[in-house]
Amino acid sequence: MAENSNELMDKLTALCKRRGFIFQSSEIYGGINGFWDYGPLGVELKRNIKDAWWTDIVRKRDDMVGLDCSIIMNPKVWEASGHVSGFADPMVDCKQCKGRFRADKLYFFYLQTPESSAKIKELRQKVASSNLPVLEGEISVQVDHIMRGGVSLSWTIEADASIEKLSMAGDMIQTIQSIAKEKNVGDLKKINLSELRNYSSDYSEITIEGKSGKIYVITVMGYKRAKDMNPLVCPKCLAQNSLTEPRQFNLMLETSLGALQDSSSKAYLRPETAQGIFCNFKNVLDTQRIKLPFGIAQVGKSFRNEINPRNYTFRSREFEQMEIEFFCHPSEADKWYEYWRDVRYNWYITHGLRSSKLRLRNHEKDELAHYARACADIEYEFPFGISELEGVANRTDFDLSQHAKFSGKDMSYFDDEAWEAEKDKYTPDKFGGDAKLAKEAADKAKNAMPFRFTPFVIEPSGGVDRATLAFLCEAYCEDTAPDENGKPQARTVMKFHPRLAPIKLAVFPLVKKEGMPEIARKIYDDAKAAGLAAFYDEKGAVGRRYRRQDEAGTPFCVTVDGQTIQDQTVTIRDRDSLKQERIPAGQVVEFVKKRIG
RNA sequence: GCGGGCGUAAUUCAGUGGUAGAAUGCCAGCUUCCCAAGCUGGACGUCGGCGGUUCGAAUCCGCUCGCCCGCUCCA
Repeated sequence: MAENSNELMDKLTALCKRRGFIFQSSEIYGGINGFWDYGPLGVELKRNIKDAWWTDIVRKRDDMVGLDCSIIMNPKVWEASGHVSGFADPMVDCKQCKGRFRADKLYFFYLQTPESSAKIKELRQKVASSNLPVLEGEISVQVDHIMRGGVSLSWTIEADASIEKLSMAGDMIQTIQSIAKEKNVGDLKKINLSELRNYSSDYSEITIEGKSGKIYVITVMGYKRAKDMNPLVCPKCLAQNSLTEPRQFNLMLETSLGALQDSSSKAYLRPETAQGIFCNFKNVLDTQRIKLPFGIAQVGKSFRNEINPRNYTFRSREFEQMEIEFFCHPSEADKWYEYWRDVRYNWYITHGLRSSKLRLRNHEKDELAHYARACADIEYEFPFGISELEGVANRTDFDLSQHAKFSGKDMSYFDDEAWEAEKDKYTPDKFGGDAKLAKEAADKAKNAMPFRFTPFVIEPSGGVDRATLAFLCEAYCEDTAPDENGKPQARTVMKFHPRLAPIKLAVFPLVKKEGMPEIARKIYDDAKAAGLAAFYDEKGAVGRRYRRQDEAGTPFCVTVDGQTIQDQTVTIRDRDSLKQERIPAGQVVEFVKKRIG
């Protein structure tokens, strides 16, 4: 599987280079890590994906509008969004094994008897006095979940203040159980680690009562707490006290504005297009006569200073996003979240990603970012692994509230219609004829739910380059087609959905004589005039020309032959089935247009 | 960021100190009435880059850049 996958990626990258889909950026200078260029075929494919998205998301709907924001924004935007402070990963290195870990995803587990080390007692006291939650009760270890969450676990058993056994996450269940047996703890109840993780960023403990009545405590500590423990164990190599202090890696790409480069000139290349949308929420609302629920769509470049770009174009430092921010009433957010998740998932299937390779993964509660109430990833099974194409999140009113707070501008929405329907409840006669009282009550009601509120946001955020790569992977196909002697020969074909294919139509004269080139040329010109991406080729054997188009993923090839001269019909060949059908030359453009959607 | 592998024509690769190679592709022409491997001819390489060793480096050494794999990472 792994070997085949690599082989497939190698073949695909070679084809992309050879046929002009994707080139390495600055190739003649040795390239640059994390940046890629799209060649003539690649740019058509990518543009078709963006156009299909824009058409389906904006043009065909009446609850969506578009936007195109600047890449560089006032740096305060990124303070409000949390990217300047939060878009950074504290990393811890192990001096022993050179392993690198995210400090905020490291957890240290200690099993202790209540009378064990003073340090833990001290910590527990601190926790008690600081009102931090102390978790007690059910314990279950869901190893799959831990691994998928990318959490590194260090399982340290501390009994009588001396280390007896260490183990990694994969062995945790067995370890806990064997230790429990050894220590005569008896049957361990289940530890629910998804619950644990909510607490373990700081400190939590679970109490287990053994058969003998002896009490054992499992302590879970995040790095911040655990760093004072002795020993502190590397989760990978289990070396003691070998971890460095955390270092910050900020993923924001910086630049500077103006001639002088000092701290006041610092600016950032946006890491997502979303913030431009939030900043323009009021502008759109005030100028478009649009009402909730509605969404704003944007396609554009974003930049992240990835520590380690990998997997061809999948994780690039410069990439393009297709983002929607859909604003709705908080009470309807759940409904719209599910709606968009399904719409976006199905969009990929409609455009040719097989559902067997596409999956929708709902995030566990503990996996959610602090601002999100729900999140689902639309994932594709790439040859190098299952990875995210698009994320759909319910971001609540977090973003608008943040910008309201940081900018001092009102970001609330007033529902005129709802108020119109309700305002009769606040007429003076409802308040014993007291107009003043009625107005006060009306003003109070008006400026609160359900009439005035900060909208919730549903964000479907997709990667254009990731989608392009997925469509490329999905399209790549090796099958067999008969040669001129009817013998099956290997054929490489890119089976793009016709709507996405870079070239829609190729036109050939069967032979380069007897007036065929002229007729073919005319069909080609008509196709170009009609806006179809078409290609004309009269050189060499027709079979070779078909095969070339197969590699480019052209869905239809029209051939002018001897019969055309008699009755003005041509053959049109289907890329996937290789079947040909005769149609009048004048209907070629219409035929293709009908099939590319 | 660590470890491993690799970098020679557009692509896939051979070439282990002595004149830069093959196949495919590409171009021109011929042939060809329908699916690449028929014929003839042709173009194409600062051997990733820089430095060192050597009479001489694609080949050995150092550094560097890039790609791939594993780990790590992916608010």
